[in-house]
Amino acid sequence: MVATPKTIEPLAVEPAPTEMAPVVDGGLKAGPRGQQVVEALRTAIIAGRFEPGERLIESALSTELGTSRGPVREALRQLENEGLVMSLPYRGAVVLGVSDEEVQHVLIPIRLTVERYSFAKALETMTEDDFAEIAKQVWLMEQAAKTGDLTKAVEADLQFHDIVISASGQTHTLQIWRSIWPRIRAYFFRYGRSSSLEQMVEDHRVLLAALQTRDPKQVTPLLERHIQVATPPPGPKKKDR
Amino acid sequence: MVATPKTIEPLAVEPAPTEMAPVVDGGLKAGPRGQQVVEALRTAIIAGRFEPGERLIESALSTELGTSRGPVREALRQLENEGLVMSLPYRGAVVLGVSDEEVQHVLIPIRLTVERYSFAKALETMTEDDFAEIAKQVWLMEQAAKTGDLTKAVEADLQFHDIVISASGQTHTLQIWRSIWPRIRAYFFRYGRSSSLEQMVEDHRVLLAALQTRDPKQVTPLLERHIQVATPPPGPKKKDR
DNA sequence: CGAGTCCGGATTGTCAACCATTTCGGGATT
DNA sequence: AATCCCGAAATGGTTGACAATCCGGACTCG
Repeated sequence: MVATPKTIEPLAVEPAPTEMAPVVDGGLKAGPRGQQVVEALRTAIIAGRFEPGERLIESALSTELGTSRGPVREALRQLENEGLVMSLPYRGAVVLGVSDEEVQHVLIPIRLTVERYSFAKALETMTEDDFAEIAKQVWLMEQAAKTGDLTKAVEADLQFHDIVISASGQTHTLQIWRSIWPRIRAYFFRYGRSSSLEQMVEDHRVLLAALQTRDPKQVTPLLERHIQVATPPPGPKKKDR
Repeated sequence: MVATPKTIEPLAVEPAPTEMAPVVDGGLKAGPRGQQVVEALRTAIIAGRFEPGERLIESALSTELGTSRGPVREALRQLENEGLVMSLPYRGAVVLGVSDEEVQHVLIPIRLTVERYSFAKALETMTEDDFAEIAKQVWLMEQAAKTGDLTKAVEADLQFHDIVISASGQTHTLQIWRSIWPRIRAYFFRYGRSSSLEQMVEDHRVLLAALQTRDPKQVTPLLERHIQVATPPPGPKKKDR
């Protein structure tokens, strides 16, 4: 086993003094150190910079990221909740994989349940501002698609759904969605995408239009189709650890 | 506002030196301090010793439980993942409630998805030891029912399902189930039970028998019925915070 | 030669004390 | 009455040190 010199970016330190406080910011880069650690690790895992089964050592990560062990521990707990990592007492954390089976039989169905309910619920409460915010994400997604920037497109995808589900105002539903999504994302990043970026943009454009009609009969079928396309025929059997 | 002298038990300290190491223990009371804190708080919240909306202060809890803030912080993160608590940056953690709506439209359906898959999957892999362990839980449940000990009965209920789902060997499925269950349990503890303890015992006895046939056609319908009875007509609308 | 035992390094879990950062409520000011 | 400001309360983060545990390898003993 060769020592793999995994280098995670050491976390920006500069306070960016000329930055004004964003009122309705997209919500990036902000918050306590711990959150930044979470994002750094999540990105690294989803991008495949850690193999499933690989151990994550607190001290190593903390020195690498330039923080103390505290934030790293919290981040690992968070990632555990997002299903990207599993940790056992005194044994530490290992990166998890996702199997075809669980994606198809559990994760996707749960996503369906969550989003079907949230979208229907959100129809009653969404404001024009919400629609605007969503439109912004669709636009960002278009731009990303044009330049073939998969990461940016997926980020906009995430925001699109997050906004709607947040608008539904259902605490647990939102929390569950946020714990499900990273696994699905990791799965597709690892084992190939299903449809094209163009299709993805089109899906969301249509979905936004449907939302604006505030008619569940319009929205639900589109939503279901959109989510289900993410179910390719069972490729190579990939295991968890 | 009167200072509420909430007293959580200060966590047992004695190492119990005469205790022999259990080979196939039920797995209770063990593990790091943090886990004990989790259980103490989870029990307290589910038992209703904290009202939804109530704040949980790290320093207060740590002195009350006789540990430092570290384990308490970890415990709060864990409870957040179990949906019993929500915390915002620099604002701390507040106890969450569960609405009828989310239970019926989201939590129960997810539980159905998870357990239907797990049980079917477990049929292929369960050993005689597994069945024995389940039978033990059924027996414990019977005893608890006889003495009207609701807490013990629910604990056995939990173990029953946990064993089967563990046996299915699906990492994410198990993890999701463990994050869903506490909310459902809290909901029923707060807003009344549905069926009797006797019914509950009978359900599980029948379920065990079905499992032993290893026939999905037998198990699935029983399981679905068992889970769905947990859906009473929408009682008083209870909100989250 | 294989099984059990022991040991020490590596890593996680916990503690304590301390400071930085942020929130929030209330009072003083205008 | 609205605003600004301040300080208390709490959380977030740091450091350094230990304790508890796991794991792999060397060692012993049948």
